[in-house]
Amino acid sequence: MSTVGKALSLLDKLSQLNAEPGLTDVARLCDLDKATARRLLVELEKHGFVEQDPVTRKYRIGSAPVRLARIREARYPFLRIAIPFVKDLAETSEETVHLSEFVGGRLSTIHVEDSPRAHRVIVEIGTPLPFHATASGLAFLAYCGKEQLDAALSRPLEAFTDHTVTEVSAVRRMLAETVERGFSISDQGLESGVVSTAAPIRSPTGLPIGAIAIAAPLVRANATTLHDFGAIVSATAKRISEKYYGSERLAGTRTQAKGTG
Amino acid sequence: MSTVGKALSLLDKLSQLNAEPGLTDVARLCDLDKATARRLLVELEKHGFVEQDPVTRKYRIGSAPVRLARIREARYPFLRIAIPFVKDLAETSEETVHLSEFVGGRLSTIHVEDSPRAHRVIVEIGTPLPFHATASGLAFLAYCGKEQLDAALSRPLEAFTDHTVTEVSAVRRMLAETVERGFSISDQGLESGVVSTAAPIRSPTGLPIGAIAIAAPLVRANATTLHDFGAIVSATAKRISEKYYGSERLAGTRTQAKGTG
DNA sequence: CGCATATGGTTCATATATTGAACCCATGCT
DNA sequence: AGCATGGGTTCAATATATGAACCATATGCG
Repeated sequence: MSTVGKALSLLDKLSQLNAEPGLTDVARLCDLDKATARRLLVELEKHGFVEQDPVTRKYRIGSAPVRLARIREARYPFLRIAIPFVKDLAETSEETVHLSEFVGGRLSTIHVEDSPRAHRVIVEIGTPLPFHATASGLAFLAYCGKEQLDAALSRPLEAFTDHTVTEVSAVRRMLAETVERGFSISDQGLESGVVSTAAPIRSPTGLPIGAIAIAAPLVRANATTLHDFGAIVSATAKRISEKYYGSERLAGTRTQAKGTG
Repeated sequence: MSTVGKALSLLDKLSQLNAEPGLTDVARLCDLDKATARRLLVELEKHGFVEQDPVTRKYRIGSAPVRLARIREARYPFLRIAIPFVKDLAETSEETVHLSEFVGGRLSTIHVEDSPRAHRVIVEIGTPLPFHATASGLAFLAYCGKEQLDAALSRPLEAFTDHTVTEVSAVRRMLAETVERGFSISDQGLESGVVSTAAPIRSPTGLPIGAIAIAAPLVRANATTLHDFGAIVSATAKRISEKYYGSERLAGTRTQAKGTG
């Protein structure tokens, strides 16, 4: 793998941790030599992509991505456009709603609106969503290109619960159903006691760029409500896509506007 | 320079452009061979850090930083904490207020709240702030370590306007004044007709991590208002710092909480 | 139309940056 | 003291990155 690939994977790994790792941890997790890990970390730190805690010497994500993200969002305001819809959906469904985006070959949660109820599903920002075991993943796969699909189904499908569907043929059947219905269903595929419905957010080319999902505790998810959820999640996904791609893009010919500080 | 350094610099360059560059542009801007630029771009794209427009073949910042930024902000919510203060300041001052962060050796604008007035200063997110020519930069330099200071003053100081102070000794005097006052002033250092005051946002170690600044049109900035602005910007900076560093940090020992999709 | 120019993209021998085993140095534990 | 663990460094060996030259396509122009 190229060196920058290693560096970016390191960053990715770092983002998936819920505790700050030390040098040795990083090296182990990324399967790198300590010296290599260090050089990458130092280089990433130089540019603000990682930060080393001066006292604990642990490493964490730096603030450079925040800067880049703001620029990206200023030009391609996916979150800004999508979040109001996610909020609406959370209010009307009274369940946890989350938004994911396909980035670097994986589907990751980028926003969550919690259910107002006490008994609710918790999703954390940054959570990677396995394709075969989540409604979001299925919604994505159902509409993505052959290449992505094969990549997702070629490696062994992990069983996260007793209900996880791990047979490729069964997953393919679920994808066909998803296309038919317009939304996907995951019955406790990732977490026991949690049922979700999701729909893909698609670009004008038809290819999905992410998904929006409603996750409800099993006890509140009978067939009727599930299909109601499916219908609104699918409608919402469509509206997000329309607004995002319909919105006038500032890109290209913008006039220079310098400020001062 | 290391390969990852080049890749990250490329990303940085990309973030500073206001139009999407093609392969040749990227190579030229980053002073790289076309082949090298391409390999870096491909690698960055693989990980979602850049995106290539499928029709124009131009390159732009991808969505990976958005994901990382969300994670970073969930743990170290600098923007979430600071933005309300910035808004307040913009309302009370009735001038444009902007927030910058020191990242990768540069001070960059990460948030802006516009003045409600018709005649106002425009600052764009992502704008890099030259240290010697902006109030934010001076505020930062006045409190940063010797190393950073020397780095900033060692290279030739560009004159952006007729008023830009480009003599190192004069800049040092301004820094001394800044420390004395508790806030910095830039009189048309970057843009003619614009005067700014700024104060550093400092970590508990005393070192600045960024700055907050008020930028006003010259006509509205007499000595009195300027000093009033300086006082409130300095007080605000202090409060942001207290809230940011005082706020309980979730980092370290968080319990795993998986969701579903 | 045909030529010239520009841009996106690729190849492969060469040069250079990356690698990792072994190392040092603290700190903390027994 | 002795040992273990973790952060960080060194330098010869080697894998990786580089760039001049290349191809292909597209756009402009007389």
